[in-house]
Amino acid sequence: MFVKPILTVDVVCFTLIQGTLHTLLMKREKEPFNGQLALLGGYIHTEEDSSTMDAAKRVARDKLGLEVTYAEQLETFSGPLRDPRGWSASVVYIAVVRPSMVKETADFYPIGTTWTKNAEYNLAFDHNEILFQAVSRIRNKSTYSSLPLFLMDSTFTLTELQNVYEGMMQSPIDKATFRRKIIEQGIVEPSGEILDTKLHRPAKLYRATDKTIQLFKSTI
Amino acid sequence: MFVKPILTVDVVCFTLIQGTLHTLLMKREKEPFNGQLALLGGYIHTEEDSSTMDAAKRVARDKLGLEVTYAEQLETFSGPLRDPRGWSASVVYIAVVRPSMVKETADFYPIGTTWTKNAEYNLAFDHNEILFQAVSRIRNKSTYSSLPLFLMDSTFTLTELQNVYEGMMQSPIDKATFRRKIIEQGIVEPSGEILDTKLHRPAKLYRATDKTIQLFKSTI
DNA sequence: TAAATAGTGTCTGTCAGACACTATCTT
DNA sequence: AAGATAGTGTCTGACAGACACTATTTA
Repeated sequence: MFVKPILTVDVVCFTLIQGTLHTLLMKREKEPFNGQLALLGGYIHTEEDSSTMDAAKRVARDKLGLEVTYAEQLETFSGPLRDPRGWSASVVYIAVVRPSMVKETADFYPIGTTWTKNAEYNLAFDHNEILFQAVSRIRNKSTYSSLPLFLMDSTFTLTELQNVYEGMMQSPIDKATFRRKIIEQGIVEPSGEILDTKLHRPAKLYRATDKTIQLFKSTI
Repeated sequence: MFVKPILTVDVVCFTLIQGTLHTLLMKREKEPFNGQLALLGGYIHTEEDSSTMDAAKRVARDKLGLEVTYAEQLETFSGPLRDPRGWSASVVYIAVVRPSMVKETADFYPIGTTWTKNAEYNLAFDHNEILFQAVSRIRNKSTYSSLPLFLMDSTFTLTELQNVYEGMMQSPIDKATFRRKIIEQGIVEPSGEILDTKLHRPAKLYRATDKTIQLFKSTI
């Protein structure tokens, strides 16, 4: 029989703060890389986790006290050198949490517009590379993917939704085009309510359709 | 400390036989699932593999005697039930081998046009699900992705290349559109040679460009 | 009416697919 | 010339982005 590699999960946890993409980083409190910033991570608990996705959500819940609203597998990173403790593999998940649920923003670090492979933060393990890939994936998602929906509260105006898309993609979107695409894709529907700011013309409120919620459920 | 999960790699190995997509399946010769068909798989060898990609290529080489020409990570499948031996995770790779290198076609099984989730072959473990995902991925790759190039010999005519694309995608492509797209994407270039069948107008031979070969190298 | 944001109608450049056309070879 | 495949020119419908327009509210 062979030496079993170490298997962990890491979570790249994104949210939007003041319209800017932020990611969660924790200062490590033990070796290796003690004191250095790192992604959220942990071991699989074989007695309680029914999948690596499950483990990732548990890790986020335990260390952060937050339910993630969406998670998807990014990729599995592996090799003999990435962890000094030995040959390891880490299944990495991209997760998003609603800005409105984040109470403590101290551990969220901004992802600049000019994000490059050259590490902005000097992260432990191979987490610079992982974060780079995660940001690329999230930015390159098709312009009108439903991912940004998981950053919204239960109802929202189309203008609010557009702002979130623009925050994620880091590029302005034409209002008319945005609305046409979002509506025709059927990922949102009017809730029937109206948001009246008493300042100008009130906006219709929308919510994610069942179709989109299914996508969410399937990631649980 | 926790019980370490089992970590394996599985390889979904595709090739084209008579214009039809085929995948490699092996009859298992030990428990669990003795005698049943399964994907190619194996354990990580921590002394010799420098990544799970490496392990996947080694597995293909050892069990098949074939160098794969391209491999990419599909996804990691995990859970307590998928392997009766215990909580396991498998990093799954999609690989392709050149048809011209396959001597023994007996272990390659056709992927029908009407491929659905309903298992055509009754595979061991969760390999039905894995194969389904792999076929979906390969079929849904953008129509003009460079993946089919890795099924070609070193030089080829554009008509041959188009046939391979059509075999993978299972749908006819317009000749003029195909040529324009392929050329403008810069993934192939004329080799300068000519293929003369002595039957009709000879065709120019092409080869993959450096750009594409880099993509291949980066997967090693 | 002015200010502000919500929401829409329409033009245009781009591009993939359709398809007919030309080109070059053998017999 | 006929037959066969290689390779190209051109039209068109769909559609994303640009942008100006209308709509609805408060003050």
